[in-house]
Amino acid sequence: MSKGRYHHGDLRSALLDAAEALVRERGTDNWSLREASARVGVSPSAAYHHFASRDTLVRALSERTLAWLGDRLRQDCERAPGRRTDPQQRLIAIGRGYVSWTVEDPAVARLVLRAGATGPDSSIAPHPHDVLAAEFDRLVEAGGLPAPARPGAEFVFWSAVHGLAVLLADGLVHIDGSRAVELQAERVARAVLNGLAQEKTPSTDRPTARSSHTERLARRSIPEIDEIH
Amino acid sequence: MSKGRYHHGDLRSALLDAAEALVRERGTDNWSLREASARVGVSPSAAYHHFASRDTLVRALSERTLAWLGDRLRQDCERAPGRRTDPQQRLIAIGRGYVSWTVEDPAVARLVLRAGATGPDSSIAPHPHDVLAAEFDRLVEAGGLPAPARPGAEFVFWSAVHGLAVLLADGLVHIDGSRAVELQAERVARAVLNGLAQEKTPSTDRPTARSSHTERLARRSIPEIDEIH
DNA sequence: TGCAGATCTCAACACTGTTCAGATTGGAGC
DNA sequence: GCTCCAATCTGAACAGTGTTGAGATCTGCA
Repeated sequence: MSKGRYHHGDLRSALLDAAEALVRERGTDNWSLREASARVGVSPSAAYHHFASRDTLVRALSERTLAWLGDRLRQDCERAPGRRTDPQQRLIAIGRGYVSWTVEDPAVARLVLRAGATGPDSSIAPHPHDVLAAEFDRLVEAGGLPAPARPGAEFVFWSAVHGLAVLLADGLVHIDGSRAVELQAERVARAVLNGLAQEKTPSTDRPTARSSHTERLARRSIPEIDEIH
Repeated sequence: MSKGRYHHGDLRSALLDAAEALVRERGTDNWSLREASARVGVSPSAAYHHFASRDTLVRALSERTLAWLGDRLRQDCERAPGRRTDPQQRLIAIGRGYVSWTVEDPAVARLVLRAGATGPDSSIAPHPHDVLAAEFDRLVEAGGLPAPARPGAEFVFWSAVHGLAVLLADGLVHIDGSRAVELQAERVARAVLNGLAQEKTPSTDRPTARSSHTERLARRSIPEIDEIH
């Protein structure tokens, strides 16, 4: 911290911390760059040496949180019951963790999940989408999902879990008690996994979805610079 | 319209129209109350005789659009193939319609789906949630879903479809072409319906979800007034 | 020690949502 | 037809916002 100093030390992450706290206190949108700067004890314009705009700050916070979430989901996997033998249990644990996070920290979750496509220079690791995809590969290997159903299956699962998460975070749906939330997440996850397992659609009729994350990896060569100064 | 007049005629819905157009032109958040007022040819403060705040305007637009959506989904049902005999096709049509709407009109869809719980005095009809619930009742009647799986099944389906919708609207996932989007919506819908149909969970372990809409109906007696003037 | 270059401050810009006293109007009752 | 009231809209103002640019201050390297 070192108060009173002209140079702050690590203003960038201090601003991210302040913004994160403000989001929790005042709500997803009800805070200002100026407030965050003031809280850190710095002038508003100082922030612009670390972020090109308020929106850039939000995206940076979003990416930081997304990496944290990826890590958390991976841990949830490893703590799942029967995690060695039953890859379905691991996926259900991911679904439960994803949804639980949004009800534990709804304001931040809204911020993150609304931020849209992740920036081209973002190196989120581990990215939640990658964690999910890896678990689906594992599921196919273990025979829990027919190989023809594998392509794009992650997006079906993700849709279902993400949907419940944002319905709860946005207050469109309400469920009392964190245990009940977990049970609903499990119900959703199980329904989708069972439904995918008995899929009959010929894979030619199947559209290809791309997450903004994998898309970024695919065209890493294109340098979209938006550096500061 | 009647330009030049001091009294506008129907300023309220004119403001809603202007706001809706601005959302589409400039994006979900990138417009101001003042712009909408100016576009209608009225002073900024005039809007405050019809809406308590900018947020109230947004919610009103959201509710208007939600009612429109409910109507559209109902129509999608009636146009579904085999709509008389196969209630599953009707539900798939709802899912397709819901998702298609968000990719056709993403900025407005974001506004609506983020607006959160609908206000206490809102009379959205037909409400999308009611349309969905009715179709699930029909599905049980026709034997497409075991009765024990019925309670809360709508929320599982809604989660899945809503999830795909917002992933696309927020740009977290990308699918090329409207036909491919429809196919993905169908895949999600089918997976959930099939998964629900073979559910084995004892219904005692099932949490009860409540939409903000049904919740409002339940406690209609409590008058939360936020009138103007 | 001196001196870039990164880092931060200060003052200002245009714009925002919101309020409130007062001008303007349409319509109900005489 | 007229009067008068309530609904409607204007104009000016307030505090607060994101953002910019010129200049002060500090750090680390020569």
